[in-house]
Amino acid sequence: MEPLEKILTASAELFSQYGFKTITMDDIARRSGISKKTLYLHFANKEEVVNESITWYKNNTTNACVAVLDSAGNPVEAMVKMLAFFDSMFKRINPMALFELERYYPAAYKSFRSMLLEKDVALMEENLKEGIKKGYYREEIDTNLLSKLRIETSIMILQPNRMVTDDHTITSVAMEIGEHFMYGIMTAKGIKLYTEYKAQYIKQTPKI
DNA sequence: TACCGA
DNA sequence: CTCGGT
Repeated sequence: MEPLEKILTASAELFSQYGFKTITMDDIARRSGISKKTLYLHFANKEEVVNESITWYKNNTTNACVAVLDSAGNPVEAMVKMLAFFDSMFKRINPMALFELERYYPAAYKSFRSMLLEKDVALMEENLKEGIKKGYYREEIDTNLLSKLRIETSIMILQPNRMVTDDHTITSVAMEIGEHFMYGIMTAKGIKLYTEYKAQYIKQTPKI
């Protein structure tokens, strides 16, 4: 494994688990199995490690998303799989990490949030159109508007808001909103499929 | 690994 | 003392 790759995997793992402030350059060097000298050969400072680590994480996530979408046999299955995918992703991220990223590395935080924006609206609209064509979603829905709504709400819950509280985590709020969205667009035929896939892909955690 | 400076 | 940086 190349040193750069080692650094990025190690730092993304450490940052997501322990946050950005508590992890030191010594920690990253040690976990990467390289010297600090080599570390500074690839990065000028810690901020650069944070930024590159976020970019690397973003690319990995996008690739994983595309793989998930490709593996779905129909639009409803794709939607349920994506919900399960983001649920497991956010469960692996320490909430403090997002907080520290926003406070100490605002540029990287904005870049992380924009990950959800770029082509995801387009992918979402594609899913909605396909779902209407196959009779799973109501044909009256405005696909252009609702694809944007779906992405905007995903971003909303990452910012301070009235929904994510002590007894409602990001993942539980994301799940509830995702379900609310689905029931707003599906036909009876779609709901039948949705219920089957949900039981299959999403582990139910007890509600608080 | 040792060390400096904030 | 800790931690980014040399």
